[in-house]
Amino acid sequence: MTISQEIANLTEDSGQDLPEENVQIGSIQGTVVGLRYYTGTVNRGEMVSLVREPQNPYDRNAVMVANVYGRQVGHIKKELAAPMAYIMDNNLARVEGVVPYGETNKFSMPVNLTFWSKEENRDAVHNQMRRHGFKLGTEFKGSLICLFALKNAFDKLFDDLMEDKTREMEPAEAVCTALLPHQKQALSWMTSRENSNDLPPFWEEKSGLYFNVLTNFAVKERPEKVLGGILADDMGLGKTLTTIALIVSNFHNGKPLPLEQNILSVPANILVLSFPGVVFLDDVDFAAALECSSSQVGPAKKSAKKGSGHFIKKKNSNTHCSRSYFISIQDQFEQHIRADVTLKVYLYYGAERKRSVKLLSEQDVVLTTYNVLSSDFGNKANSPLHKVNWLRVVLDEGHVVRNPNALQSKAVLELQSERRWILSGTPIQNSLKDLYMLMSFLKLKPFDVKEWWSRIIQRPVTMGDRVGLKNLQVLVKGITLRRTKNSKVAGRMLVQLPERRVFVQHVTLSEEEREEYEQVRKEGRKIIGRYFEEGTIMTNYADVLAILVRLRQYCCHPGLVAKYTGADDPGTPNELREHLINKITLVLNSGSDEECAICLDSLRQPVITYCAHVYCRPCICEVIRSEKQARCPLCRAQIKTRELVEYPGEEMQAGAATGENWRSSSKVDALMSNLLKLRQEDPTVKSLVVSQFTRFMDLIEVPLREYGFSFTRLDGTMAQKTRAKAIQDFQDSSPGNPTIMLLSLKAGGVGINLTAASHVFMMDPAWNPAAEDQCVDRCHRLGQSRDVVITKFIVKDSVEENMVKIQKKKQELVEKAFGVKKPMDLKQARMEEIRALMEI
DNA sequence: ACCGCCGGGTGCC
DNA sequence: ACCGCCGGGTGCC
Repeated sequence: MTISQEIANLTEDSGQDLPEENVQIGSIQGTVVGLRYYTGTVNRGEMVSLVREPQNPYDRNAVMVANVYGRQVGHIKKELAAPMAYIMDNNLARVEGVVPYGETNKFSMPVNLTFWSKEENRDAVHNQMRRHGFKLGTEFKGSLICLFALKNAFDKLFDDLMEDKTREMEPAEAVCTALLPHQKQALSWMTSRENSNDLPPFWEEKSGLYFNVLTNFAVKERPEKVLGGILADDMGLGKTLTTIALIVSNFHNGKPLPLEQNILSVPANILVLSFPGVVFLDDVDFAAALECSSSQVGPAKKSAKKGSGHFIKKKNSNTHCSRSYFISIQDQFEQHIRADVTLKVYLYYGAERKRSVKLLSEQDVVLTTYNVLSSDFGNKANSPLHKVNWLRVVLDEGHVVRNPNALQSKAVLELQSERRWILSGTPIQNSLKDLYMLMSFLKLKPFDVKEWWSRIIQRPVTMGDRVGLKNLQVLVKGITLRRTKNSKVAGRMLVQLPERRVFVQHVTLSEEEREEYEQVRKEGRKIIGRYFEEGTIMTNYADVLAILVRLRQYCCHPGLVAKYTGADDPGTPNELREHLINKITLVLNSGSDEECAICLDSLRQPVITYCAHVYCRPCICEVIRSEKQARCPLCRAQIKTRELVEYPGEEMQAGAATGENWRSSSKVDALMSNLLKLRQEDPTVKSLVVSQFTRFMDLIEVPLREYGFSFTRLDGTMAQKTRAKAIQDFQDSSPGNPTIMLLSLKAGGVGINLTAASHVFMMDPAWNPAAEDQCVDRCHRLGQSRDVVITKFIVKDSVEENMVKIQKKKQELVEKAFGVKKPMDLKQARMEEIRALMEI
């Protein structure tokens, strides 16, 4: 995701009041009057909210002032309220207040008002104020950080929130599955979140008062505890098991579920909300998540259920997916809880569900879906789930409720519960707004109210305010536990995966290949050397890339190399267009995973400029819009929006010679001898053969067929269905199924599971080492039972060796983190890379 | 509110 | 005095 998209997502909102997309257009000091008539108080520096009160019988312009807890403090003095009412009613601006001093005054107090709006409303707001004799000031402060650092920090927000959360807790005896260390840690943390008496984040006790350090709000009464939080572990770390362990280990009054049969005098029930839309059986990741890392899913569902027995037996065609989900959750309870323990589990689902508050209250665990909940909630009077005071509500796959305006979100927010949990593998999918919904659910005051969330967290963060970011970090840290498969516990991996060994196999070109290669290299060096001399390396970047691609292709197979279409001089506009399309196609198909020099992320909607540089369309359009005389960020040539040429899409390329005149290459030979040897040693071993060049994959198919290998293929051009079929075939270990998959480096999302493979052959080095790692992760992941062997073919004395050196350098750079790159630095880095590659 | 403002009482020095 | 001034009553919107 690009930064611009990230920011767009951060600021996007569905509602009318969009403080995040607004800028501060002015400020003024006003007066709050009528303090003595209201109970609401404020502290020095406390934020207040301003609420229009059009029905006020004394003044239809009335603007009420309320503190963070929503208690009325007073009114804005009427002279000022008059223009403010107009501005607020017409949505010309949002007005926010902070009381700078005078907080103990009896009758009135000052309030600093800031006006936030879209730039286009600036004049209207200023004029309206001026008409009433007020002049808005326009001096603002703020310590901002740059977008790169913001994005970086944002990306890291949920990284490894496990420090200080390494204390382990043994589950109750009722749990019969052994918990892994990281699951015991989660259990300990969750239990302490439920039982602790700590103040919620940002609250401090000061001389008998409770003080919110962000809003400066203080109360005598201890703020309500926030019991629960967000368990945001990666898929597959056993969130479900941990939650079941929590349910029985911290059952009631901080005591575990007793072993002996008993009737609980106090209903200690739990509502687990599930995500019904998941196509459970088809979603491998989800299945893996449910599997829990320590044990397998029982193959058959036991039909005799303990407890209430109110299970829906009727098959409902439309509910298959939810049912399989429930069955698996139910299985989990059965599987992880000792058979001699009685736990009443009720499935509140289906048309025949019993809408009895009494029945529900008597259960230990009630399972339902977001749909059922919101459909009950829609018929206001008849929502039994909303009439129960739950001990605990758990939102499974909690990130699915993130639009606070959706009915199901409202239904979730209205649930009464003592403790609240959100389970999610992706806590912030795209934006901070998602997090607002979660805060709302957790009742983490004052962030459960949109205004305070926006003012204190969302807007400051999106505007790059350091303090806002810090607050967000503290907030998330306080209530979230997240580990990834790569997290370490006391220096050991969280999840012990089989080993992963990397071998580099050096390939020596045949004399003939070497000769061809050297000739191309000499030519290339000459051209690039000239560009360096002329200082035009960047204006001819696409040509340079073309030369490099040709060299890399020679390393793989001479048949890959397309006819040279390099630096010919284009004449007519049509020829120029065609020329540019050739270039962008080349850049994108080069497998170099080109970054957009503006957002520094992978190219989205790639376009090429007349000066032959490729950017994301949104990024470069933004640049053109924001500058009068727009220039290319890489070469400073003048650019125009209408001169951007789009990438025409995957084009059928001239097929490589796969027919009669097929010939092998040193690299292909090396691969084949490996594959044959493997097959001889163990015919069940499966391999991934990875390349960045789909045409190389075409070429490799020939000897695979020749030697009678059964193989399948996965590349970016394949339709979703074909891909799924390819994966399924490959993963199936029955005889006759493919043992080799030809895989294009960037094919598919991260979710693809290819654990059937235990060998990976990287046919050509990638620019981006992370891409290689991700590719390997598709088989080296949960479910892999064998050690994974990775073989990287590198042609000796070639551009490939130089690429590996650059890879290493890049890796070091990444590890230093926060390597804030600017387009110009990037350019410099690119030039150095080219020098290194061509040995100039 | 130890203010401002209102409106009634009042009226040389 | 159709004023000024005094001092009591009063007080958000």
